[in-house]
Amino acid sequence: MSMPLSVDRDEGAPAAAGAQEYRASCVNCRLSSICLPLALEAAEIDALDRIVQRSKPLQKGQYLYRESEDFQSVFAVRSGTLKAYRSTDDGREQVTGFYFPGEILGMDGIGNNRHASSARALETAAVCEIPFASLETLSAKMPHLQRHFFQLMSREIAEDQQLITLLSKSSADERVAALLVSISTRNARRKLSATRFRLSMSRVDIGNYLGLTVETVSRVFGRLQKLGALRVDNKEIEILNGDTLADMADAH
Amino acid sequence: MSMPLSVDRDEGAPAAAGAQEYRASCVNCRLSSICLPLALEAAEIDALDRIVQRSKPLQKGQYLYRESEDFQSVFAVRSGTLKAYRSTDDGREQVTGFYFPGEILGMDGIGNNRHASSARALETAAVCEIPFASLETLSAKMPHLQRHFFQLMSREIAEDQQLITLLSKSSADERVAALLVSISTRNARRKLSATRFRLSMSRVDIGNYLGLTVETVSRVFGRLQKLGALRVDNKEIEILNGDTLADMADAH
DNA sequence: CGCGCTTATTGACGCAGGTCAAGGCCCGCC
DNA sequence: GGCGGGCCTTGACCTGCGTCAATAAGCGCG
Repeated sequence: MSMPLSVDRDEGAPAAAGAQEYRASCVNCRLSSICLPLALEAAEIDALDRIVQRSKPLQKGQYLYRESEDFQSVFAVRSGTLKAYRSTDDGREQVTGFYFPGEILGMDGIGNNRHASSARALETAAVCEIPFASLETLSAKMPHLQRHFFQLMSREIAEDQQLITLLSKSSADERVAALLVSISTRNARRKLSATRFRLSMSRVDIGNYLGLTVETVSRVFGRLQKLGALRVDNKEIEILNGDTLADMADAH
Repeated sequence: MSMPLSVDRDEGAPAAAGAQEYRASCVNCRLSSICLPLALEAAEIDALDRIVQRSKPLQKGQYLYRESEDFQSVFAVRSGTLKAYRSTDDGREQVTGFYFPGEILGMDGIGNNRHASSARALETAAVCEIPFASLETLSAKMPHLQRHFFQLMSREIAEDQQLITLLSKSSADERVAALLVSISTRNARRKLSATRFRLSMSRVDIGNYLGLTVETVSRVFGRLQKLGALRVDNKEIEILNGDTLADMADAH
């Protein structure tokens, strides 16, 4: 019997949203300050708004796009969480990222006009679809937007490099600590609690992302808890000692 | 006593280049078909040419840029090889990529206006410097260029994801095989031999890139040789059975 | 040509994390 | 509320690769 430590709710929707909430616009989206509109002026946001398509939410497990499908759009998360992953030739999967509200996914498909990974919802999730052709046209006209999109892609590269370093050089404990710190930081950015949250992904997904087995992830959670850095109750996480965790995360 | 299996030479320079060869232009660069000018029209290449800066070659070990320095430009390799790497807080390094002629590096610095990695020459190497501010301005005017640069960044993301998968899911043998296949493919793109080449990077760099120790890399080379897939003579590599190698590389 | 340094190979050994197996918990569904 | 299936945890064992160490091979330099 466990009290939830935190409650998940939709983000990015106007407070008074009803059944048609997904028709909302960037202008009154709570996430505009951390999402694509960041650094745009009112008139520019308007133009962006006109190309963004909102559709009804994805159910848990539903695909947003699949590897090697034609690439048409990138997507911004409005609520919920998604995972992106690629399948290796022998049928195994590698989770390449988790995406939270305000974050953009699908950019790996631009290079070859087909998606380099698949994306599916880890829980009910709403996304904004941004047709890439329109984004390109708009970018050519709006330097801020072009710049911002270059930056987003560049950051994705830098983040992937961090994951590469993690996978290549860190112990199981360090990897898990790093993921928790990352989630915590991203929560803070969205003005949510940095110390208490619910993991939307399974242990399998975590292990897959971090290059570990489920069993190891489970054991690490146990260890971190014994150290007093963490309180784990199934998917509910409470960070008790952020410093310890941060130290582990980037020792190496 | 070893006969070199292949000879390294400058690429990307006009055939009759002299001491001032680095003043050459994109127009008569041998690499234009695989480098930034790809997909540009003559007039556009001209415009690009005007913002590209060529300087004297880097010596082996010399830095092109350093992590956390101000970001100003991206770079195209004209000849030689470079490695990019980031240092972790505890002083260890992670090689994030090797860059061959015609390839672009430095894009990970765009996101935060400072380089996210360091880059240094593995041998004498010449690069073209492309000031990013100018590239942005030009991109807004030339849709082909904007598109191409988006694609280049996207491919860098996709390649990083491949490395992530490799590090997370593959054995030492598979990792080394994958690197050799990658180098072979990139050689072919540049119309060099896909089966015989000289590794410009040390075993340490290879191991670092692949998340392995030098000793393991050395042993893998031994194993692959015993399998008859490879002939290794120090840095000279001859691929004897590309299929075996390719199978290993993407089994998993 | 020989000296010293860096780089590569090879062997013996240990350990972090994978594998296999068993059991408990959570949650949706009838 | 009870049943079934997925998810999570825990334990015992095994193995691929890291670590340590010794030697050899390449290479710049005087």
